[in-house]
Amino acid sequence: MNSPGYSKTAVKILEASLPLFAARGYNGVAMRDIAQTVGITAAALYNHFSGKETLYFKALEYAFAGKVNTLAEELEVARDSRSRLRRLISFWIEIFGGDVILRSLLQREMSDADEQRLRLLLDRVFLPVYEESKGILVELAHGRTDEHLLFCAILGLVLSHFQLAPIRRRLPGTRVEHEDVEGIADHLARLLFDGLDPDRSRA
Amino acid sequence: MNSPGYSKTAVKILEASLPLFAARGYNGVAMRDIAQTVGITAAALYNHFSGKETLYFKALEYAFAGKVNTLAEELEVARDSRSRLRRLISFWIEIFGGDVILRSLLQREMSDADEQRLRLLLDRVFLPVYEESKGILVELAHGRTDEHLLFCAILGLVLSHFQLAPIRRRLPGTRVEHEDVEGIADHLARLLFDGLDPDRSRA
DNA sequence: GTCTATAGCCTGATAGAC
DNA sequence: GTCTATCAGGCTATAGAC
Repeated sequence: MNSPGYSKTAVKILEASLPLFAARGYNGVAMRDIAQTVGITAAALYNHFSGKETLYFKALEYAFAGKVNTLAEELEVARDSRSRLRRLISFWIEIFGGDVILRSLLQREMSDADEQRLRLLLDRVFLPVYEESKGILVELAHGRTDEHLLFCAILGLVLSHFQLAPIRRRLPGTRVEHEDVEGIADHLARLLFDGLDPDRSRA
Repeated sequence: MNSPGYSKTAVKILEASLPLFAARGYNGVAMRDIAQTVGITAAALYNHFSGKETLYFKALEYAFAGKVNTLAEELEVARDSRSRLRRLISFWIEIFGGDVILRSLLQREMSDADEQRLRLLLDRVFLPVYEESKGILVELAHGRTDEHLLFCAILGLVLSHFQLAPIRRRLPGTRVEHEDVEGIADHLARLLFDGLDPDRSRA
């Protein structure tokens, strides 16, 4: 399912193209660049993919394949709603926090995706996770907000933490702990669950 | 201060280039495209800007100039910490929520900015706002988290709400209210201030 | 399946007339 | 300050030999 009938060279092409597209974007990468990374000429790429746009789409598909299989198991382990929230946050961090390439690709697609590529991201990642986490979201929303907005808020908090990194690291008060994914998961879970109201007792 | 000695044509060039750069990115826009929008030829652009990279930088500078002047007054009006949080969220929404161009430019810079352009964004926007809102952030953090992370979380929640819009609108449970900026500000303020803990009384 | 060669186009930038 | 004309280089993609 992951690589449906790709030849060895085709896989090498996909894997070579992904870091390039992630770092410099679609327009910033030439077919020559990809070919050079693989160790062939640009013309040879066309034996495996019909053109640049197809190659980009297949690379995106390849990158986002099979990233969502772990959520159900992760959520089963958690007992109370607080730790279920914490698991959901950890899940997003595992997908997008650790993988610079996946995160950059998503970020670029948020600006440039056409309908077809949006569908890909939705079907492969966001809709499955939405369905699997909906129960927890409803439980956490608890009638005060809706699960749709909460889903986006949680995802947004995780994504923006890494996305804002170039700015964050140049702001006063940076600490080494802010780069630790476990610490960030704790921070976000605490922030969302306990809130900021100072009239409440500290956890 | 806003346009330091730019000629009328130079301003027209800057203003014509911004929507293009925002929509298609640096590599996606040709000097000819900008010239055509202004109504001149590409060669004439070089009488006003020394090259494409300079034009892009000046356009960025022009777009982000004088966006941060309103914060101090806005925060003075608010009395309690809850409404100060709400004001801070509204401030970010005013800057980035209403202006697709500014938001797209920022989003692209988060992926592609070099050191010089990051400094521009920091000096013009993020450092001033950080300094002006630091007091409130410390008050809101209340010893449970640090103001640095809280600053990023609030900014990230606002940015990601708009940034994730193409995905959000294709997820189940979308409502028209989710496009209303006041409603979003309320939602985010409530989420951050009250938290998700179901054991607490509803506001 | 890979190569070399090249077509056909678009790109940023410059020269020089007006 | 704007124009026309043009250059030199990079781009995707194809043709055809091996």
